[in-house]
Amino acid sequence: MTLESLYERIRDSSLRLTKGKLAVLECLYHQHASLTAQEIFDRVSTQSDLESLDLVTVYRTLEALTKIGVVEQVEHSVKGRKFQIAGRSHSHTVHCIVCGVDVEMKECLLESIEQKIEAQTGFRALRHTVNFYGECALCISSEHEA
Amino acid sequence: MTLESLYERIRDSSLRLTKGKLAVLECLYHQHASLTAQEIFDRVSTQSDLESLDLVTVYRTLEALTKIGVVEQVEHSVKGRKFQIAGRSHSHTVHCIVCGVDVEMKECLLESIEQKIEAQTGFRALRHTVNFYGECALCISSEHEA
DNA sequence: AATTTACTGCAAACAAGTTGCAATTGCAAA
DNA sequence: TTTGCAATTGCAACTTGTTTGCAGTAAATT
Repeated sequence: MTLESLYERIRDSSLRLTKGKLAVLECLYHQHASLTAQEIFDRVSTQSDLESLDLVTVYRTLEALTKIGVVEQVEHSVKGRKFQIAGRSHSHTVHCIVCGVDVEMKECLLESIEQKIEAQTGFRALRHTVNFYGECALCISSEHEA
Repeated sequence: MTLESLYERIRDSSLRLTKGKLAVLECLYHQHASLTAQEIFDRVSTQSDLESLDLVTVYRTLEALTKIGVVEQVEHSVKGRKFQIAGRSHSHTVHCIVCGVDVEMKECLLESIEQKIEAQTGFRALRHTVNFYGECALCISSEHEA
């Protein structure tokens, strides 16, 4: 999926391809993990040539892009609502409740489960957000030291 | 797991078995689904003989009970943070983004996945919160009508 | 270039959850 | 059973994340 193809989809909608949208979209595109609105705001504010972009505008942009399916939202159990480019193959992270690290898994492990759910419930177009958390290997070993 | 055994665990901790804790605990115990702090507050306010209990107290009670492992928290992608008695066998719900219904699955489908994650990452004591959402059978069929 | 309509920043409102503090109350030891 | 202390409570104020109203600005379409 190219950045250009995303611009295309915006032009095809009733939305306008403004500097703000370009900055947010580019930020998300080059970031492979998901980001909070605040994180996007921070990155755009410092790294972009754009002089300034209100946090409110970031929220409204993300909402608009979500509505046309270019962006999707996931809930992180600790960091709250996060945003990412929609439809990219995704994996999941495991969060350490001791040190706070997020460890990425190689692949999404839930697709087979979604198929089960569709079969059992008649739901369609299933999506999911998952949070795994526990104690990471490092924290476990340093517990033994102490 | 009896309500009495939960009282026991509170007495064994440094916590006190106050009217507030009793009301919150009883509310969660008899409710098999998870509840938001506000929902617990509402139920306790109307259904309990307790004259009043501040919402802040509900939050603090839930925090304390979570700390000793009697209560656990899950994130609902739409309804936010929810609380439930910890350690009960749990299942998951699927949320319809059209009509808002939550359909309960018969069992938790993620235990095998947690084992995979532990093997791959060295994490221990894994827990998870999951949100599945899509369009329920009813909403799909009414779309065809319209 | 003119027109239309989306977009923007700003200030203010809002909701969920947290904190400080003084008053209260379990509960355990005397 | 009374006493003392730490846990608990209610209240008000605060923080953080997010939304809304509004008036001015700027894309896209003609």
